[in-house]
Amino acid sequence: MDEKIEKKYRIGDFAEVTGLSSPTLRYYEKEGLINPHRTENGLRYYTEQDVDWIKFLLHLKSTGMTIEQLKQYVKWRAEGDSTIDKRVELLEEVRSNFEKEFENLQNSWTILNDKLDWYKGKVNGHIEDSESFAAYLKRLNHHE
Amino acid sequence: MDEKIEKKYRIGDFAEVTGLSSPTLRYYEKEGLINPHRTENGLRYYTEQDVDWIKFLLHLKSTGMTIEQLKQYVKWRAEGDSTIDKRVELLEEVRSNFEKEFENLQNSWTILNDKLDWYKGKVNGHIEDSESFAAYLKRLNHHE
DNA sequence: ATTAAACTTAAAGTCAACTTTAATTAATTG
DNA sequence: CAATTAATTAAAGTTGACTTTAAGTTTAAT
Repeated sequence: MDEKIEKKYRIGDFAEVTGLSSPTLRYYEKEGLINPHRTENGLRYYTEQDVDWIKFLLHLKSTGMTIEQLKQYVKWRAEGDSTIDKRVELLEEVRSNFEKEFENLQNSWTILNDKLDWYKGKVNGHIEDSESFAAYLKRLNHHE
Repeated sequence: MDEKIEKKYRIGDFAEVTGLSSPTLRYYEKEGLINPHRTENGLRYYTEQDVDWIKFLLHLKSTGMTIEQLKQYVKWRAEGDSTIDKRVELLEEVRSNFEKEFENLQNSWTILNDKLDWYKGKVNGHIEDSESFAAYLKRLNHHE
């Protein structure tokens, strides 16, 4: 009987591979976002699956999911395949919100670049001293 | 002597055009981010320039600038043209951080989409029940 | 076998960015 | 001109997402 030996991480090592701190991992556990195993003496340990989950969770967090939403997602996941629709619906909502926000971000990035170009135009004389940034934006047709 | 009559906004109207709340505007003022005028009776009023400034400030905030950084920016702006270099440097740093974060966001968005595709593949049978999401990502060459 | 490093817990503390409260005054509307 | 609506202030409260503290236990290294 050969057992597949899976790597086990204690909290400090797991913190290192995930980029989170040990207290954050304990906090996530308290919130129900992750459920590490325990040694017979009560020490946590994490597996490769836990690594995959935390990586995915961090992507979800980046796209704007809150701890509360993640909690709900985990709860549904634990309930099994009957909740796939709900999970998909939640992720689709997150995606939709993210896409709106993403467009705003692109716009803000454009305006930031415009401002830098404007400053540089002022300094090197390619933009008239009298032209306000608002007027400059209007000229470029970059609104809002 | 014809005077150009500029539109004046009281705080409630200004809140409406900027999308901020009145308390937030007072908070920004306390932090030194905006300096409205006052009527003889002490009521704040804001001008079109203030609208432009708040719109720009909100873009800066979107790209990740904190209130503290905005404070610094405003302080430099008040000091005049001699601080243009510093302001440009600050904005360039903000842009650079934003660009890094933006790449992460794009990646997270990809992974979120992959997850939704994976769920849908599971449900409609295009993806084998046995294929984990991690394996699916590996197959797509979408890593991290 | 000792000691240092890493772990355990529950509870309190921090931080940024607002938001709410309370008591008062100004402006607008019927 | 009374009543409603909108403004004023300072100070306290809220929220989400952690972080720190304190007091003890387990593991690893010499």
